[in-house]
Amino acid sequence: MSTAPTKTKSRGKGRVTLEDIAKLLNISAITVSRALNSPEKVSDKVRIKIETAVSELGYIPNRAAKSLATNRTNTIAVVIPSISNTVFSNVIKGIYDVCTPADLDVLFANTYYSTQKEESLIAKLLTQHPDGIIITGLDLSDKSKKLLNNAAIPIVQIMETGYKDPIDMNVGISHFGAGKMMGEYLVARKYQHIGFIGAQMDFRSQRRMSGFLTALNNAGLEATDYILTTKAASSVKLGGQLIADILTTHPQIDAVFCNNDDIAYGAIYECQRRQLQIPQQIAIAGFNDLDASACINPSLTTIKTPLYEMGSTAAQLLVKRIKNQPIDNTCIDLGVELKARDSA
Amino acid sequence: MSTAPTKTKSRGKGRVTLEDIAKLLNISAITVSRALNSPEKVSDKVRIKIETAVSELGYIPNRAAKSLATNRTNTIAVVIPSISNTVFSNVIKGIYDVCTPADLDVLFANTYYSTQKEESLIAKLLTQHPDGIIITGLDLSDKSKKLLNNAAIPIVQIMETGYKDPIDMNVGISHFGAGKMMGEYLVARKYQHIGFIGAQMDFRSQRRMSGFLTALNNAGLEATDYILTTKAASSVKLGGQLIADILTTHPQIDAVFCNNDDIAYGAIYECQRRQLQIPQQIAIAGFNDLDASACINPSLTTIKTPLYEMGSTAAQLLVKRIKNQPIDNTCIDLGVELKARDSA
DNA sequence: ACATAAAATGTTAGCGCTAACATTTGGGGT
DNA sequence: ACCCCAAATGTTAGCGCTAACATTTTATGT
Repeated sequence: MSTAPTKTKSRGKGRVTLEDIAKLLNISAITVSRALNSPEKVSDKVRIKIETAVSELGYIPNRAAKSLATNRTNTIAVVIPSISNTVFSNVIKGIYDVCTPADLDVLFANTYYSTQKEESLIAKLLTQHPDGIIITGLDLSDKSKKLLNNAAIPIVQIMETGYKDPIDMNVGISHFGAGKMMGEYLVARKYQHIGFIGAQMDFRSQRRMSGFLTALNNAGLEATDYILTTKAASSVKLGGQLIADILTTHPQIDAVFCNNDDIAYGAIYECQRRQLQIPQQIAIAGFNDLDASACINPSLTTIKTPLYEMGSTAAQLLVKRIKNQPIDNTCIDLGVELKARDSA
Repeated sequence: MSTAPTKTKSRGKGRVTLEDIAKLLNISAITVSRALNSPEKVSDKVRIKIETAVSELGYIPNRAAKSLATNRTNTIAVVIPSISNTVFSNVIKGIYDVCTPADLDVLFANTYYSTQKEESLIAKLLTQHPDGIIITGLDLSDKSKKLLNNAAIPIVQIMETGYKDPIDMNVGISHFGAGKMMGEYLVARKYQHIGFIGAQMDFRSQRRMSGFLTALNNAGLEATDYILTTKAASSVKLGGQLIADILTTHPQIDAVFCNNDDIAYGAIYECQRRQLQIPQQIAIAGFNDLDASACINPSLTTIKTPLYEMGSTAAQLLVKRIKNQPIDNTCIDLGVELKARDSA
């Protein structure tokens, strides 16, 4: 009845194994393994025979078996709040671009901005015994920290730095500093009623706001009235709603710092609809300097964050540690840059 | 000298194993395994002892060993052109939201829109022996197809459908149909000189253009003069450049279909800078209906594509096949919707 | 031709887990 | 007290690969 090849092996889907190749060529499995993993240790004659057989039989190595035997997985885990956020797509690209040539697989997990999910996710990720882990933020629960410490693998915490000591390594920027920078810029521009709108108010957004308010306070401005934030997910649409709301309650506002560029785009569009001149009647500033920020009208004054570099630098640190190479600095602040454009 | 716990085992990082827990409690490893994987098979008394020990010792199961023993990985692989593209972030979210509750890990690979990379990536992914695979597009090289067929796992091809037969399952939309739909809409609106600009002209973009041109031809319009495309990566900035270029060479153009919303945003911004009234002097249309498209001024006429649904539906098909559940339709067209807004 | 090192290949065992079967234990029912 | 069956637990072996050591083959110098 069946046309499927009947194997004598009790379990297994009948995939081609090293053993199969070895038997076919009348050599031992370890020679086949060596031909594939360290070809210089095998004579050319045998190596070529093996390579031919491998390609003819369509042999595909089994990573699980390799991992079990070597106690290495060639995988790193990445824990981020949201994969569908443009900010993190850039970070991820940086991670990929470093890991791919280093032959490291990347496993992602989304926390959806939930500390609780973070714990279970970390536990689940560790199940894969990754060779290293990249995790967003410095605020980890004690349980998460314990899990990570027990894993005894290199860890890089990314996105922010300076706020508290990392578990292991750290690559990021100072969000407090970045917020303060923008606050000081708007103060220097003589705006009188400076507001703040923000969505997805995670720890880093809160610190940006905190730095921002510090700058206003230092300048003797009372800013606490002009704050409107939500924990809801950030979007362009929400930016429009937030600015609409804050302008309704506080029409005197003449400048707004948006906690990210998406919110700022929405704010700009809404102001346009209300025929408000930017920046003459109201100034708008953003955060991150996404691709579109230089193109929108008016071009957006924002803070450029090294998203791609945070990912690539973190991945480089991991690769070095995995390869036991020396690392001179395990705590890296990549800095930010204020892009003064037309909107503020 | 050393404070590290010296294990008798020759290899291994000294992680806690099932065996360790079993020895501690004077029971067998398989009972511990059962307590964790099918608790109903173990008496409450023993189960509770095990659970306590597991949590105290910080035991984390080893997936590699489990995979090797069960010949299942609980992992699916996803092959997409680019992870940093907003379009795919939405698709990915759909995949995640289905796979996470089904306890399936997701492994990503980027082809960067290169067929050649696709082949090596597929080979590398199969190394992990995923339980299923989601792959972008219907155009796969013979080598890729052979690899996938040999793997003997469920496969879902996503993003497009109808163009050619899938290897296994298929979830997507008709890009030709979507392009034609937009062409017919602009024709019905009596535009006379209708152009097309596009970046990242992959297979699907080409088919959108093809459908679009078919609609124009059917209406007796000559469109081939008003086409400007590039293989360069799509971006808002590039949208501005493309429309600038095509308006320089063909100032008579009165409507432009952009191959995606990013390009359309850039085109809108550039037209604003040139003081061109949209849609009075020039109409702009996009593709995908990203979040911002309803907010931008003027709001963008575009084609809404079921990005999230393509991801979630594909993942659902995979989950069903992995669990051997019946599937009624293995080839699903999710359809598109033309969002007529102010820009065209 | 022969000793000797180096290169190539092989043997054995075990990584941590679970499938399949084997055995023991614990409740009823009479 | 006895049997019977089901529930609970254990034993054995093997998934596919590679580390570590063992052995064979080949090249090199004299």
